[in-house]
Amino acid sequence: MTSKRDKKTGLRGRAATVGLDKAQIVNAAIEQIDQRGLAAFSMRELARTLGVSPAVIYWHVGGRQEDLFAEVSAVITAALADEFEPEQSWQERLRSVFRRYRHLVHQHPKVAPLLGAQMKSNGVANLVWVETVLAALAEAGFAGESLRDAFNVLIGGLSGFVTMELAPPPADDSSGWQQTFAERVESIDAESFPHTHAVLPLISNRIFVLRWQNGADVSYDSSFELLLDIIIDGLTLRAQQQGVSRR
Amino acid sequence: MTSKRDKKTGLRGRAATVGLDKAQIVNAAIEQIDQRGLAAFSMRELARTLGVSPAVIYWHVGGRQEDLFAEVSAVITAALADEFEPEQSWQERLRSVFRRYRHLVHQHPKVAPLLGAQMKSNGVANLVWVETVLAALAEAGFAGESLRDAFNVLIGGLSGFVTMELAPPPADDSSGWQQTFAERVESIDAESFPHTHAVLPLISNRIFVLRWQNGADVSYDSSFELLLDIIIDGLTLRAQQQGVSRR
DNA sequence: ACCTGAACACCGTTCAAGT
DNA sequence: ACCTGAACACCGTTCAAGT
Repeated sequence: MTSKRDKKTGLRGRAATVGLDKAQIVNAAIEQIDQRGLAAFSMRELARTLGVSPAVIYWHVGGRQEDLFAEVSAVITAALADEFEPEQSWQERLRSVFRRYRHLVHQHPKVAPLLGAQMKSNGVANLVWVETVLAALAEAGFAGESLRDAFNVLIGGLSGFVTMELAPPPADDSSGWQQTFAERVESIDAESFPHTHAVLPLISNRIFVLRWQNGADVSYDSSFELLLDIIIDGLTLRAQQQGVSRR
Repeated sequence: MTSKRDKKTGLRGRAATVGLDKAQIVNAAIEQIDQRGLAAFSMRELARTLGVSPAVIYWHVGGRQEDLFAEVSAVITAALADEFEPEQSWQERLRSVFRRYRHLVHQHPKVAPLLGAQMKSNGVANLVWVETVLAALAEAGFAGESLRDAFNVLIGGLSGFVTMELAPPPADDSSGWQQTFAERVESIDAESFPHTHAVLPLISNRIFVLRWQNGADVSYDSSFELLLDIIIDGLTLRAQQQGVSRR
């Protein structure tokens, strides 16, 4: 039965009945990370769910796990290349593109560490994205070293925020870290840490260091919007100063 | 010979001659990460360099690798608890504490992903740090939800920046990714990406997405300082507005 | 209390061989 | 061209047993 020829490909045997390609592998990998998290991801497990020998992943995708992760990042950030309405000001275009970035990562929160904490993934070089940001900044009047700094402020500050926001909790919390930590936060000493204690009900599990759930469970929308406002306003101010100080 | 009693501890046998404790294990782990990187870190390798059975690490440090990583993070960020000169304004105190944070992480750049992309590590809860930031923001006039957002803007934006800055390059770059990527950046098409191409010499390897080395090799000092300026200025402005709009 | 040794259930990656 | 199966050299974690 495996010796019959496949009508589409003309191949014989197992090779014909599998017909896997890179896109399917990458999509299956995303699904697996979405479900079990990055720490639990495994090449062998992926091969198992695809019903295939582990070696085929290496054949299709390249020699290392990092290659697969780079593909995963590329697929998830691909929509950053979508068009913008051209009548928007440079400020509005920047706002849109970084809101869009955050939205995309939020659809796959467990992939966030790949984008934020691995160079081969965050440098997967969505050139359209880079061009969009650089064009907006050039229009604002940035050039030379100040353009470089402005770009890094945007990516470092805003993508960095999203990375922190979605930092994953312990993989298998059988030891009850979340519960233990929650209790520890609730019982912070009023005399040693008066300001912290005073605002405990408002900040508990809702600020970055004293929390046991991440941005997938607790909203950081208003904090992100504030950072976005502050950065865009700050760049607007400095773009003007810069325009004045040059010739 | 192993049956002689140890004079200090009174223990007999191997137990007496080893005398390991948690601090030594954590320090050895930091050293190992500093040298080989986080991706190459291994509990068994750590046990090997300590000349000890793998099980002793679990005995001293807790049941999981994440527990050890949390200890590593705690040791590295411990100096955030150092005192400040009290005559500084809230702005200067915030500047100092985040410059200090960045400085500490830069001394162990390969540990950065632990602080930025793992909740159990970044939430190791240096309470003195949190208190310092909250006290400064309270003095500025922030309260309630705006206090929460201001705190998250600072940690998310600035610690997030440091995480992105120090995102590690591929572990074992035997396939020459760095070289390949560098060439790809150099040959970016002028017609498709005019703004990017125009500033290539200034941005190549020096902005976040189009780079093949991280902040341990290439300085992002001026970009970080700009972000710090923008955030502090933005918070100063909003603290005033907030003071006006309430009662 | 502190440590060893062995065991269990996995990994990532490579490679010859098959169709 | 695409896939299998087996092999190599590792892992993290647990547990009974030793001193």
